[in-house]
Amino acid sequence: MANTQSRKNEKVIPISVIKRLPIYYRCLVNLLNRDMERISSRELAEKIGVTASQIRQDLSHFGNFGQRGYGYNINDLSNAIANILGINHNFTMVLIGAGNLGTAIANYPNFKQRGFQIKAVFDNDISKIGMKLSDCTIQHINKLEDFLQVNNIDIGILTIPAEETQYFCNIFKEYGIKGIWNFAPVSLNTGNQVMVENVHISESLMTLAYRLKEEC
Amino acid sequence: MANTQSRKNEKVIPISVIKRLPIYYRCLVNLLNRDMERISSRELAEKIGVTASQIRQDLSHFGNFGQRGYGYNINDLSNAIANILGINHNFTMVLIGAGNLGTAIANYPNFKQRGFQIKAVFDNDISKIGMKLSDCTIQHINKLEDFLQVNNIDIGILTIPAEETQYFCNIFKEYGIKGIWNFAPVSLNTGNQVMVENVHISESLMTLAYRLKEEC
DNA sequence: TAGATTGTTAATCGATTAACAATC
DNA sequence: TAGATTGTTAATCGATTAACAATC
Repeated sequence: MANTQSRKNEKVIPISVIKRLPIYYRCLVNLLNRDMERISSRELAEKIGVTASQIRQDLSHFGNFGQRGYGYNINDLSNAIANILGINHNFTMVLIGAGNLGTAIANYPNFKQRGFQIKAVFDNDISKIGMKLSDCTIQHINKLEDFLQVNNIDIGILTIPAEETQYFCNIFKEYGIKGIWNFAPVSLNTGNQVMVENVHISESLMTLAYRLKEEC
Repeated sequence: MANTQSRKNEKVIPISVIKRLPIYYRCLVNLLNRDMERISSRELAEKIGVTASQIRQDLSHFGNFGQRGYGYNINDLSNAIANILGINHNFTMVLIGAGNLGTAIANYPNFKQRGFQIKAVFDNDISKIGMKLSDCTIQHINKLEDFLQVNNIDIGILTIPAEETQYFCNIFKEYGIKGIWNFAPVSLNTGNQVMVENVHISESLMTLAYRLKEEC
């Protein structure tokens, strides 16, 4: 009973909490870049637009990172959150679809430095084969299975049309890929063996449209 | 009191409900394309991965779209949801940033046919000025204010580096733009006069990383 | 009519906020 | 020490699920 409060072991963390951690993290990194050292939950909450209570409650799921009367050391807290999230953990990825969206993702500057490495890029467009994208040479999609056979890949990124996603989803599952980062507007059926994280751009626009409808 | 149940007037609709409507809509359009006519809340729920209760509860915020003993007419319901969301309402948009992400968005096939029209594209890269993107000729960013002065624009799309977003956010506000669709990893400060819808790609990847950490 | 399925109310569950003792 | 701020518990709020009368 003594120090129960410092270990929330076993308890499943709500996904709503997890989704706020990257927001805290981004803000803390910003502050760090401006050479700030400490921040209270109240100040951080104000910057982000949540309540101080929520920040303290969220962090308490993982441990005690603050100091009463002082607040949080920004460097320590950002490192702690990075560890919780698995940033710097080194994930290997393959990208399927070297279109504009795939290119944008492959060139996103922060991913590589945070341990997300794209190991190979595939496309079905013959005219793109052999071209460079980020550090990779674009390969024909029919080389994918050979590649997965001999390389240990954690995450598959899908930036292809909706119709083709389920096919690659199945291949990913077959070769033991653990997570799919899906940009196509479909609900993938993975049988829960593979984690799917969706970025549904068009759903986001529709949500905005709803909120604007009265005014436009 | 008589027919109160058919009008949930005045009551604010939770955003969690709104965010599910595009998912229902996409599924219904798929079914429609496969020439299906009717569906029950139970069947729809199964396809999407929610409870039938939730679908009925969600829809009840907006009216009675089903028929007891029958279910929902797919065509009617998808049209109803489109109306609720404001799809086909015709929104005018400007795109700031003609990089890979901006290009991907401008070329997204479904937006135009659903009433989201990009009226102009701006970039600060001289080498891109004059090139075509979708239906637009890319203009230099210093033409933006003149353009907004004489054109009625509903939505500003930001696909530019984080540092520059607040500047354009302010310009948008000044010229009466109602909504910002922001792809940069920042929290924009709009003073709540302008609706902001964020697509935070890197936060999505971090959330996936967390869920994979134990397994990888 | 009998069976099916809605729309809605009530019950449950979970997430957020408030409050405060602990303590730096 | 006195002031500040955490970590945590309890209270509130909101969202989801279950249940069922209404009715097609």
